[in-house]
Amino acid sequence: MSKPLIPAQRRERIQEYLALHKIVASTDLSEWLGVSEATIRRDLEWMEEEGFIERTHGGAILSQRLPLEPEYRQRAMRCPEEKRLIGLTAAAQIEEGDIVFINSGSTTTQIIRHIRRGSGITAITNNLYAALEFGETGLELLLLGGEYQHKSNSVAGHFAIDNLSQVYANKAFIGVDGISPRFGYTVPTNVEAELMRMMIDRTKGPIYVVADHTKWGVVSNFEVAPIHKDLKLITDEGLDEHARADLAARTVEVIIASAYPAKI
Amino acid sequence: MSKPLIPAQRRERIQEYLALHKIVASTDLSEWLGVSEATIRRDLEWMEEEGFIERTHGGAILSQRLPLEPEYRQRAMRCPEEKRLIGLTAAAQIEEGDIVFINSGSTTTQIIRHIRRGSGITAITNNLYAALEFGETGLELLLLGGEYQHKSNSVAGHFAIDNLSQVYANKAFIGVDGISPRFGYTVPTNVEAELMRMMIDRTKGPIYVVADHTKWGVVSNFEVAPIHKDLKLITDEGLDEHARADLAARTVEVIIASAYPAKI
DNA sequence: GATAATATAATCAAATTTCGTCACAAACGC
DNA sequence: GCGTTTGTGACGAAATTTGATTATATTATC
Repeated sequence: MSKPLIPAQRRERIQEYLALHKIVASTDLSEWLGVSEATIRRDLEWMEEEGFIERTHGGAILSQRLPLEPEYRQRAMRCPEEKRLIGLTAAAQIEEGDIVFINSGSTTTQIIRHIRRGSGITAITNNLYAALEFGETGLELLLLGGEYQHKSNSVAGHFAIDNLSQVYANKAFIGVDGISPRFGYTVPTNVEAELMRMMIDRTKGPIYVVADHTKWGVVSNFEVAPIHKDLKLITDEGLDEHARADLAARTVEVIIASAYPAKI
Repeated sequence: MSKPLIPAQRRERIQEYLALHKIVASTDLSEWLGVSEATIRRDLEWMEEEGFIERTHGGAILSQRLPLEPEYRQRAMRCPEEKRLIGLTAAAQIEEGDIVFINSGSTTTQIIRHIRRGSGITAITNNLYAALEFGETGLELLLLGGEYQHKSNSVAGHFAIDNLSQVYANKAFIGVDGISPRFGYTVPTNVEAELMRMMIDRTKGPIYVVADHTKWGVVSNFEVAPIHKDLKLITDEGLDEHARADLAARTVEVIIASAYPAKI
């Protein structure tokens, strides 16, 4: 299905995985990445020399002392695989002719990355990664204006609200920082929350909240909306049973991003 | 469908891609950009010498240490040294507390790059490179909204016009593609011309046109404004005598960016 | 501790990628 | 205009990576 990764990409995936799980078995990596264990061993050997990891029998563990990375990179590193899958799953909901709202955040950036090119799709977003991602790909990209937010590489503010007041979409993808039964969907800044509420208001069609399972039970600073059946949730299989039951009780449609080869 | 890119554009695209993805396979780039892998390899080789990337088997990886990157892009440009000087000179006109309009283009990008950080300056621009250039630097950056223009990494269109209609600036820096005594200042697209006219209209203070000497005598597609004494010109010492005389006759203030020994 | 089970190391052939060279085309300078 | 320079693709040779196989080492179980 997917074409083989080049060695550097494979090693990067291994690092991402290790950054999250600390420890990994060679057999699992072999299965997951679709290469032989000999290759995995050579990768691990190479990475050990670089000092990133320490090898053990049957796999490797994360080297304890690793240089602390800047904040933005850290965030992008959290649940990279889950976010990638959620992005893939969300992008699959988009059809030719759609006009979609997408906000900022590492998960929604993954959506943007996976949108099929060359079909008459219009994306409206405050996420500036979109500009990097799209070439001249037959996809129309409308960027909102506003004050530049360095931490999220996005814009927000009055310009954005004003731009939004002139358009409608038929689908929306909303990335949030916290999901709580009691406090609903929350994000760290008010300008972003405002913008998201406006996106939700102006969508005539399905609205998807995207968030990996670690967001459950988290409350950030500003509420975007309560949990409600009009907001479908796309998340990963790590979401626990309590959460699923809670959402089911509120008749919220939950889409689990899987399509994942192995469990690891 | 799309015309082939010139090498510099192609490398730019590769850099943009890498800025986002960190790693890329040669085969993917070859497919994406529609050139042979041999060409991709030569691009990567070239970029490696610039120190921007590191090559690996099957592709390349973004060089981790990017702090020393200010030079990386301008090599791919025409008249890099002239543009850099013009950018430097133009940025020197900006004072604390200023609110400045800046449009898109390689020369204006150089202005953005040279603005002193940390002083209460507000930049309002449709040039998305600004977002890449500014970290959290105490400089307020207002990005205009609009349709994304890939070729110039900028936005234009109704959103931008609408955003502009709500603000004023006290200085403006306008990069153009052609200067002609007869046809005035011209640019390739109408949306950009419209936006620039609006910027000029809404500036209560000096307006600077920035353009290297090769733009003289060039006529692009859409006129922004005629040559006029209200539009000061910042250019390089390569501007020939005829041009200077012509401008002097119209009492246009011309600022020559020189102050530099090397001729490259 | 002995033995079985499993992981690692070493080696080699096959596949892939890169390198070096060439010929050709386009752009440039005069 | 013409010659030069630059960029591009193609081809074979060289180098690297990969997976399979076998031998060796480590861990687990009794």
